[in-house]
Amino acid sequence: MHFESPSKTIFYQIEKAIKQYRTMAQVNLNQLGYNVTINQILLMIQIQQQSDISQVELANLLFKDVASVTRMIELLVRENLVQRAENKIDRRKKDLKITKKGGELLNKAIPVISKNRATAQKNMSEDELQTLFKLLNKIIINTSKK
Amino acid sequence: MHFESPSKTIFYQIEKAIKQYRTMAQVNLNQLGYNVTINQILLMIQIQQQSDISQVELANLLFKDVASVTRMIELLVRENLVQRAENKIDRRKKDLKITKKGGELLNKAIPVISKNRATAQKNMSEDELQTLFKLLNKIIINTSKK
DNA sequence: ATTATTTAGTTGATATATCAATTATATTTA
DNA sequence: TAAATATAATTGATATATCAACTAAATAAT
Repeated sequence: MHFESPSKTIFYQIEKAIKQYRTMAQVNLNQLGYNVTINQILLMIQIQQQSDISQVELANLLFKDVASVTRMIELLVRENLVQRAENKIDRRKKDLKITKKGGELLNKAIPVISKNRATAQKNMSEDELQTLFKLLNKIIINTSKK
Repeated sequence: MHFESPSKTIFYQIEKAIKQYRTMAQVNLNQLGYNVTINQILLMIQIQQQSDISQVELANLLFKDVASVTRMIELLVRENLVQRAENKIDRRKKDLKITKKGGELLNKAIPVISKNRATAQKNMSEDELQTLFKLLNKIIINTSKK
């Protein structure tokens, strides 16, 4: 059976695209001078958008392990960007809340992320974006566990 | 300025596709019973294909930091899958070689990887693959540092 | 030829990824 | 209701990611 060198496959191309996007996004974020990662910002955005979200749901949304989420939140709490408290109704759960400082950071970071997206999508039509979305979806369907 | 929720963007879709592919690939690889990661296999494949490759080149190829490569190779050496020796001509460099045990592992792992790729690309035509490749390339170009 | 700069690789510190085990609580089942 | 099971989150162990500092050797500049 023929074996294509990894660097010539579509998966390599996907990795390269997302890797470069992440790097570019991080570089631009760093210019805010906040010492925060893109992933931390994305985590905070989810908390802000849905204040009653659980850490399990956060992990699924961000394609991370719950253990990673626990530790990421720990850091954000330590830096006073997120507040964590016990949920009164289900005491296994934690209530997460963006602090004032966290909110100010998000206000600055979100425009940067918007700009990053625009940069990465430059010269791509709506049609092309939709095609890309659909083709990636095929891979997602093909690789989803049944 | 309008801000799209992260999970609705093309970048989220890319992350999801590659993440699921990696997970599926790792699960299938694990069935060989070897306790080795996809990334380790990809690293070994590069070494096998180009025996005089440097660790810097490996890092670039695999989108990793040279420090990560150093430690990955350390592990592979510890498990007797890769051999590392000083390069006689340029003594800063290391000569990397797949061991007999490593070769046997690759012989088993490569068909698995081929199968993973086929699974992930199921129902995708050559045209579609090419389109996907080109669209991703736009992002790669847009996000490459000048 | 000596000095300065660049390059290849390693190491340290800290954060994140992954898996397994554990704790505490909630829910389901007998 | 008591016991069994499931769920949310944490913790431990180990590997990997990232950045900075460092060592050793090669190459370029003076």
